[in-house]
Amino acid sequence: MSLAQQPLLRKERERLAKRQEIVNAARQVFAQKGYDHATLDEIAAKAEFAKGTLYNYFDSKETLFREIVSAMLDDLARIAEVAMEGGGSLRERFLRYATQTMEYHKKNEDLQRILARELNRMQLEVGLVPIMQRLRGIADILGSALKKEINKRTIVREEPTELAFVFLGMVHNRTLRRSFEGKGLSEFEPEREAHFLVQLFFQGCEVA
Amino acid sequence: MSLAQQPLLRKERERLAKRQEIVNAARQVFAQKGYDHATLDEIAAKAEFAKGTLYNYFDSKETLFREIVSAMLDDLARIAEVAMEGGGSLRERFLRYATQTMEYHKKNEDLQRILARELNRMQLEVGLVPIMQRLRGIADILGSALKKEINKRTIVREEPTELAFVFLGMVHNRTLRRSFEGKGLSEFEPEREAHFLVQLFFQGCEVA
Amino acid sequence: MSLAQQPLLRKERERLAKRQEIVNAARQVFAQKGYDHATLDEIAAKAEFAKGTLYNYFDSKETLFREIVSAMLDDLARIAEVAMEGGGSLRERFLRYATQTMEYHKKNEDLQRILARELNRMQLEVGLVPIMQRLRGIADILGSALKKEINKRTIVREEPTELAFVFLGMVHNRTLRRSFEGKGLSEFEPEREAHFLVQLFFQGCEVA
Amino acid sequence: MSLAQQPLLRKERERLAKRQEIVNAARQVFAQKGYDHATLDEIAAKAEFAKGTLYNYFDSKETLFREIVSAMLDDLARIAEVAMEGGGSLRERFLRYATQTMEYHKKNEDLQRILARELNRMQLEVGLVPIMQRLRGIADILGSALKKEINKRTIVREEPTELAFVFLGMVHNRTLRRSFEGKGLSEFEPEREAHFLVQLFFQGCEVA
DNA sequence: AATGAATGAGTTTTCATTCAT
DNA sequence: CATGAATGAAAACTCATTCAT
Repeated sequence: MSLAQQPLLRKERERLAKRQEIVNAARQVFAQKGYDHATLDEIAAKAEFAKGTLYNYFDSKETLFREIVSAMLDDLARIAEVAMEGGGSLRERFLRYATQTMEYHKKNEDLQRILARELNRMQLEVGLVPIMQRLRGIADILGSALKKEINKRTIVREEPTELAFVFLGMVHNRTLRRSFEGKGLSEFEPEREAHFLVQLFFQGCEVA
Repeated sequence: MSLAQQPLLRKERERLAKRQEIVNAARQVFAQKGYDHATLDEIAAKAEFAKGTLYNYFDSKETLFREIVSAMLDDLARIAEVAMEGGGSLRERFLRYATQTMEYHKKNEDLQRILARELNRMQLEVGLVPIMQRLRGIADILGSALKKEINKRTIVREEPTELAFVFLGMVHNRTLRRSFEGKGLSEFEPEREAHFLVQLFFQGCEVA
Repeated sequence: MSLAQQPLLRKERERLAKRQEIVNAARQVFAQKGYDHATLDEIAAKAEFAKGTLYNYFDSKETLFREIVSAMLDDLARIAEVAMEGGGSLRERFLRYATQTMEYHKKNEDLQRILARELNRMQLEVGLVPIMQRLRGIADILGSALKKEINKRTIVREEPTELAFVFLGMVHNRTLRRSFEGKGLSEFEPEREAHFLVQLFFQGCEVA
Repeated sequence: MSLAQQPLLRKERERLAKRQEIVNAARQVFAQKGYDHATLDEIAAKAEFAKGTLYNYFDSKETLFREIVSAMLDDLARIAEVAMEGGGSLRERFLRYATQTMEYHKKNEDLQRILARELNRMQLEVGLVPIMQRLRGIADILGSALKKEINKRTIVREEPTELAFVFLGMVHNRTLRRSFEGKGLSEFEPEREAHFLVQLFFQGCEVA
């Protein structure tokens, strides 16, 4: 790395750090107030910038919001990919997926609330793809793992993605409800919960 | 019924009919735009009344919204009660519940979208009770039916309401996703879907 | 009086009685809320008529208000006239005027507040004459009584109406302040107060 | 003063100047139309700002109004204090008070009209204290000066604040009426008027 | 880059007045 | 005459976005 590049890199790094400050502030505010009631004033105050400064980093409130949601969806897709790619039985892989997804929600309770609140805006294109389609992408990842078992006739003959959506829904519901019940997720035990859901789901799917 | 009463009754009926016009218009707009982006202008236009007229029937946008959500929650609770009270095996009763709930969502696609969108406003008190608590009430109805089986050790020992929430979530997710995928529910087959979910859920819950 | 006229007269009397009901209700509401915040809804409710019915008796809110203010100004002018026309010394006549004016305010505390509140609308023409000019008419009545004494050089050479306005102002201020201090006028003693003001005014006006 | 501070001070000064522009515009509009009929549209237009800009300086119409009334009451109280604190006989001090108060009203004709119009809103708390109580504060200042003379038995034994209110009322009435008669105060002569009122009041109060 | 003042379109709500029954 | 539903013109307030400094 040349010395001449260093200052540029530092500047670049600083810029990115500031950008991230804004994103973090926005996440909190969006999670707490929802998209519509979140104000740039509040986000700017929390990020300790002037309101106008936000526009040096983001084109609009919408852009800022999409970036946050998009990053979350990327994370969730990655979790699914990694869990499915790893070794082990199908149950083990789904257990990993469920555990890690719920851990992610526990660690990022605000993000989870954003997604829930903005089912609201589900038609909204995030990046270029509608949120729902992004979720379908995740379901597909789980689905293609299921497909092999379906073909082996060990689990019910259902369209794999549909089946995956059932599981995905169970996982998300589980944390979501806790969050909305107002108690927070501090005592939520992802691993225990994951076991329960995996057991129920796979026993339920077994061919009788 | 005396002749003298007739006009009063007619007036009363007409008033209620108009009120319902407004509610119907509002349901559509709330479902399409969400609470915050729904404007009274649009609701009034759709109901074919002047904006001010809405205020002869409802105190505020909030009131109108709450009435809609509250009525839906009443309906959903009623469906659960009736399904559980009727005779038949536990599976049969859950089948009825699932079928009828999904039929309700199919018939009232807009209402379902409102509930989903306004998980957003879940903390909001509707009537006097937070939405989440109303949902818990429904889960309790299903839960107390499950309790007996749990006691008989034929299904897994889990807290009954928690278990019921799993089922409730499966049912709602099922229609919700279809609705958000944009294809509409016209080809959705509640009975078939209900069978699938009941089978999966109960087989999943069986004590191994 | 012919028999044929009787029913008409009864109808007429009933109509006037209803009209008066409205006026009375309006007085209370205007006094309590002020012109702008008084609503026809509230007036109608207090008068136990439907809102639309008010328009069978008055052309507009404004008309109704003017009638009330105008009647009050008529009363106040009458009090001044009668007090000045009666016999006795100038002091005695002014004492009567002050006593009766303050008694009127005590009896009609709401009216007094209306006048005070709607100094606000003083430019407003009531009937055809601006309120301020009506008050000047009252001052003139007092003034022409003062004029004779001024000519006799027993009291200061000032323009009589101006001098009268000083007294008129003293009298109105006296009750007005009590009313706005929120204690009500129930313990207000017009006669005692009148003596005090008359003494101060006339001693103050004496030629040194 | 450091050079670095200069820009800050200039900004600050400009901000205050703009704020004052708004206050001045509001004073005129409130005086002309009264609180309720004054619109922010009109105030903004007169101040040559957009409507929204007002909200960068004031929280609400109410706040703006209160600031104006409160400042006026501060001024009036200050005038009373200064007049009473200065040397000279009691008459001389009251002469100063009356002259300066009437000069203030002459210079700020709009303010005086606001106070009069909004006797209307007298119950309203301005700052933290009801208007009426603020006026009583002024009367108290005059009253404590009167108290000494009352104790010396040179003027009538009346409660000093009550007596002061009589004088205060005479002074305000004097300018107020002129203003409402529509001729304006351009030819009003505070000093001459003050002499007249002081002479009348003190001669009237002398112990016979 | 950072600032924060200025903007103005958009929204809910109120209420005098009208009018069909 | 009595009713009360319908109307629509205001009006206060919010806030994303722009832009001069």
